[in-house]
Amino acid sequence: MEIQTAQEKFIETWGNLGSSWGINKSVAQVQAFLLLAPEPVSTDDIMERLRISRGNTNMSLRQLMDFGVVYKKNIPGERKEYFVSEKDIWKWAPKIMAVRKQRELNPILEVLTELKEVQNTAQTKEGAMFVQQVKEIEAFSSKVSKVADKLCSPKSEMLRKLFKFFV
Amino acid sequence: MEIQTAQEKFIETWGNLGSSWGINKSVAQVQAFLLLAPEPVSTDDIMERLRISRGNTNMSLRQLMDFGVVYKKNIPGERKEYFVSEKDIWKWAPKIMAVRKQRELNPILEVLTELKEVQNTAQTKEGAMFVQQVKEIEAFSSKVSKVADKLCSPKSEMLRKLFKFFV
DNA sequence: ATAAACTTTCAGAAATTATTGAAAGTTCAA
DNA sequence: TTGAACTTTCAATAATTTCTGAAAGTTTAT
Repeated sequence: MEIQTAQEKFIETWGNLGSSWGINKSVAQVQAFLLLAPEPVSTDDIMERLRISRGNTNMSLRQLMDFGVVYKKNIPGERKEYFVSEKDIWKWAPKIMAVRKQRELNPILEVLTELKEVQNTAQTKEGAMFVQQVKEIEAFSSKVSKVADKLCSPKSEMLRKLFKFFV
Repeated sequence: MEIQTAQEKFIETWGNLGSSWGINKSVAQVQAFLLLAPEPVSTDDIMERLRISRGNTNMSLRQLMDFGVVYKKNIPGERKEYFVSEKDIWKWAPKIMAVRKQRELNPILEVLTELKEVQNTAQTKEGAMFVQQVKEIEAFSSKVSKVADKLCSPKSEMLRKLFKFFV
């Protein structure tokens, strides 16, 4: 297989993976392209290669910078902005997880904590089940949250330890 | 807070969590409703409570049964079908993860394995970066895959061990 | 065999999400 | 201060996903 073809297959596959786990397809594809780029890349390079608009490219790059996995890179003498991605998966994967966890799991944990205070004053079966389920789910989610924080914390060796321990 | 209100808040919150991590909102809400239900529940009960159509209800229940977290429950003397959910989060959470991992991560792993075979015959920088990145991502993903399999395998105590170990 | 009770399907409608591209904004050299 | 080069925004449009509801299918009692 040609490198060119292989790159395209990789980029497409990465886009699909993103889609099914809640990352916008273009965002995932831009990251894939940057991962494979040996040199800093401009907005126009991305537009051309992925055939997406300037707006979409800009938004995708911004999201990746928000995740902290892509940086601006100035090239001396060039007016244009260039971008590079963090290339070490041990660094970028935890960063993406950490941001998503904070954005999408933490708010739910807050609600659960609030709902845990609800009392079954009327002594109904519904009330009993509610109290039990919320307690159970809150406890479980808190543990997941704590594990995620440890695994995703910067320069933590926890991820490597996890792999050593479980594989 | 009234139990009724609290239930609604829980159901809504659960729907939102689902949405942001790739589970259809209705599916997540149906599960939430079933989790809180002390008795088996009919399609009509779900339609009424969540204000969704028969078709949507049926499809959501099917997905939950595919995940293996909801079962049909016959009530003697009743013609209608009733449904109950697995109530133990230590059982249902790993089941959902296992199915999703198989559906959405395994195919990507296959592609990565295939792309790992690509050679940098032209000796370009692009080729070198491609080979390096694919190798790195494949290795990382394989580990994630193996950890996920252990954590999600039925009646495995790995999840509890993980929590003990890391929290 | 019939019909009532119930479940499933699926084409179209609705809602949501992603994308475009042109206009507005910014920066900088001259 | 001007305008060329570049970036960002955002209203409109497109694409995708979800949802509806009526029709078709199935099961069961008589």
